[in-house]
Amino acid sequence: MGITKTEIFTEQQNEIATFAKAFGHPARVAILQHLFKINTCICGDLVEEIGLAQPTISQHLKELKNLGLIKGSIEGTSICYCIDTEKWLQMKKVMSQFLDQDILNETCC
Amino acid sequence: MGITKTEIFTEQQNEIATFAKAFGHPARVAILQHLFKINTCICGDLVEEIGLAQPTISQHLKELKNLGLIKGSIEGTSICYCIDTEKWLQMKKVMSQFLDQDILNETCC
DNA sequence: ATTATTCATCGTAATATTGCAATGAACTTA
DNA sequence: TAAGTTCATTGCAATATTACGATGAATAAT
Repeated sequence: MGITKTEIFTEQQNEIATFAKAFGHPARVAILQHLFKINTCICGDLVEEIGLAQPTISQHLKELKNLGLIKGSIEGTSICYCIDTEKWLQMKKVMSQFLDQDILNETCC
Repeated sequence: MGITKTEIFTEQQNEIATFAKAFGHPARVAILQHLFKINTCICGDLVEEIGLAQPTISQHLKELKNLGLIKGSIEGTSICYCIDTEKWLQMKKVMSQFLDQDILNETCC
């Protein structure tokens, strides 16, 4: 039904999925990569840099901001976005727990 | 339009997004975690273990299989799934490149 | 052969996501 | 004040995703 049954999963599983979903669109990957590269914040160049319409970029930024991965501060008429370092590290910890699971070599297939 | 403009992104960005999308649903996270835990394959216990209908689990398995993260081999009347170790390591490398970006402390906000 | 088991596939309904044009809010500059 | 800049929000159309009942295919057991 297009709706995810979050209530049947653990908090950890839902958290992993939520972070992963944020990275599940190349535009958001590109935004984050650009924020890392330019580092000292940026503003509307993302629209030019990425090539999607301004409302679309704004929407992706909103999702990342809601998750807490980026912060934005008003800078006159423009807005200055940057990675939220603390949250990023917290996210990495959560994702690592999932990605770094031990692989035993007794696979069957 | 519900459709992602993959053509305007780099191959790497699309690859990251594709892997991340696979982890963007708690059911698929749970499936992978269970496959790691049980290790030597499993079959239909996933349905019982997770609590979604059999066609739903089957659909999630298909997505993971299409991505190559899991393999399945017929075992009589049941099917034996397991992590594709090589692909999993390859995925980890791709995701690490993205997640382990250097954080400079000259953030603006 | 018939029945049971296990899993995939099909079809469908409900909801979510992606994308953009139009518009609005807030500030800057002329 | 008026016009320009920058970004958010609204509203909408198109497509994607999630979930499941019904059904089908393949093998196993009786």
